[in-house]
Amino acid sequence: MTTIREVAKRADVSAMTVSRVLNNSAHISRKARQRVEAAIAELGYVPNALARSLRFKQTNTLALVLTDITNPFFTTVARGVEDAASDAGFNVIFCNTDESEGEQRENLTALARKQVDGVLLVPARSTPEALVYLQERHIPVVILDRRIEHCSADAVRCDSEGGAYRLTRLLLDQGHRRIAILTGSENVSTAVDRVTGYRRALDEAGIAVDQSYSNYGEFTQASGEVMARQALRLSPPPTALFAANNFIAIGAYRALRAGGYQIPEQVSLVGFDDLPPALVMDPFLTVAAQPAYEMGQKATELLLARLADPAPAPPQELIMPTEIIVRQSSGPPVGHSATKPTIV
Amino acid sequence: MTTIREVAKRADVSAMTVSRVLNNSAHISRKARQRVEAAIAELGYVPNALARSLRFKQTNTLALVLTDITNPFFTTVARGVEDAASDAGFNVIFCNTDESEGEQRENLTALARKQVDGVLLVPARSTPEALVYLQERHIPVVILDRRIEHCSADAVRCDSEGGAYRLTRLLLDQGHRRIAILTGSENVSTAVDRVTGYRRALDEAGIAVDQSYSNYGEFTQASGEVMARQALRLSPPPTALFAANNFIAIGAYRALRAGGYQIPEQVSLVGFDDLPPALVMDPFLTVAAQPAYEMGQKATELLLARLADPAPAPPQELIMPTEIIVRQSSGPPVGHSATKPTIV
DNA sequence: CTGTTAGCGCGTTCAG
DNA sequence: CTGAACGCGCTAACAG
Repeated sequence: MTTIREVAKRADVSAMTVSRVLNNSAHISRKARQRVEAAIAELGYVPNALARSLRFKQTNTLALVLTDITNPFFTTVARGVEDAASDAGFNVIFCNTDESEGEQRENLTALARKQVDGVLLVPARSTPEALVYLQERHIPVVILDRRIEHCSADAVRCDSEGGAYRLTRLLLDQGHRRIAILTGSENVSTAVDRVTGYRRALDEAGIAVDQSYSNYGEFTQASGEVMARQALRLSPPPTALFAANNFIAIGAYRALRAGGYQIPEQVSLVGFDDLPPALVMDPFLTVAAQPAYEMGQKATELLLARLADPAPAPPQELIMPTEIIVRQSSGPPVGHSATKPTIV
Repeated sequence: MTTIREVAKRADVSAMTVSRVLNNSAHISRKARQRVEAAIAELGYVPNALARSLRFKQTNTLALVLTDITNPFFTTVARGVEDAASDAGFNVIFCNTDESEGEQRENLTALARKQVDGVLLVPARSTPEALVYLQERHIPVVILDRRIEHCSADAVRCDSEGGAYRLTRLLLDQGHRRIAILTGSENVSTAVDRVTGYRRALDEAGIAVDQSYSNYGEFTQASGEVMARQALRLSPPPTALFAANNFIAIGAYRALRAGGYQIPEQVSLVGFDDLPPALVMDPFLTVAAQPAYEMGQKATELLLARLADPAPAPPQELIMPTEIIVRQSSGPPVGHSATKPTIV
């Protein structure tokens, strides 16, 4: 490893002069500058950001802690984060927690040690420990995608409740009366909020909420399959399934196909989270789509703004709208013709 | 920020004692250890990894430089990388280059400054500059997915040529004689290698290679659409399209559907790269699938092994096999019944 | 078992 | 315009 002093020796100046050349600070004589630049090139010198960070207490590194980068929603969020960070000269460390509080904790301590300037956190749980941990250590954080209970922090997420409400409303307007929801863990705010929105729509429509139509599981394809099968065994069976995330939707779709159900003729299927257009051959699923890329981008911009101006300011919550995209997987139930749909 | 010295003061010992407690080095008296641990807990002390890294010249951080995390192939690779790194106590910084040499260079210099311990590189081009840059600075690197010309380095990739050969062979065995390939940029080794394999299969079958059946473009959905349209306008038109990556396959599929072609009755479509099962509702596309997760994992293990034992050793190339998965998108061309397929 | 000294690479402060 | 000294937080080496 070549250090600033070696460059200095080679250019026959002091280390300080080299430093000044590197940072364009103060005035340097033409000759000195040229010699320094030559030495840097010859030695392939690269300044050590560790030493720099140690002095300035700034690493120009952010962290993105999410549950699973493999979920295309988070992949897209990640891309938004990386682009925004990159534009500002920051790098991003990313960590998967797989919804595990243990992994989340391990990741956060490692990140704290590494002195990341800020954290974008998709909390594994809606409990506040993770957030508290970061706040106690004065590490700026933006909560992404999910809510945390009883606490205030900068946050960027979608209106899960509203999106679920509108999606349910769409089904109701098409004539469905028995709608089952397949959602994630009760510990995850998006899973819960989507049920809340779904129930509000049912309430408004004067439909008694049947608890057995609310299925809690995991945000995975396998869980979606299981929950769909369970829901279809109920009597009377639902005429529509509401999958609370993309993986669940795909699992439910598989279960429906395996069970020989026609979609949407026999059972309608709607989902939360769209799949990116580049990834899907036939857009088919009716969904509430979240602006994943923008969420990552905005969250990062918010975080960077906090770093730039650490003056205490009230926490900011950015709640982004979902977009209802109607496709072929939903339609009126057997024997019903759709009522005029509400604008969604 | 609380430092080791503050902990020391509070525990009424020296900084060194605190350090020893933290690292379980040497023997510490019960009392001292307890006081130190109490002080650490009270202060919420977190050791500064920057300072540690500055001394040890090791950051426990790797970098993953790829073209686009949004491509599910790379997403899966990334997950494999992160899992393997995480198991070994490493974090990973990820960077997108979008196939741009400029972005790639910027990323690499930033990473060099940050003293990452190693880099997993999906080179934007098959030219060696990026690799040379890293090697000159003695930064261990594993080349992922793509080849770089005229140089030797640790590498993990798939047998693109062989996979393409077998996929083409499959089409030939089904009776196709006019097969067009839609591939990426000529600067990208995987794009080229897949054409090579395709041509080898044609050669072996005694079919004259028609240059106009080889289309170079980009590894994007849009480019796939354009190339498919072009290919279908040829006369005589191909009876099968070979998409050299997943995005191209989806673009080609769209073009075929838009053009009213039946798949596979009128035109067969095969692709390179499978989509992860959790992301696809109806697996339909016949593909050469690469073990993306394992590639990321193995590459990371190889990199970590180099870090653990820096003794110079001959570069190691891990060429992983592709798996041909036959689905409904391919079949014999009109008027042909398939010949007995070769084992693939 | 514990403390002191010194230095990792860099940049600010203060003299030349 | 340039250089010397100091310290960011941590720990190896060497006392005690």
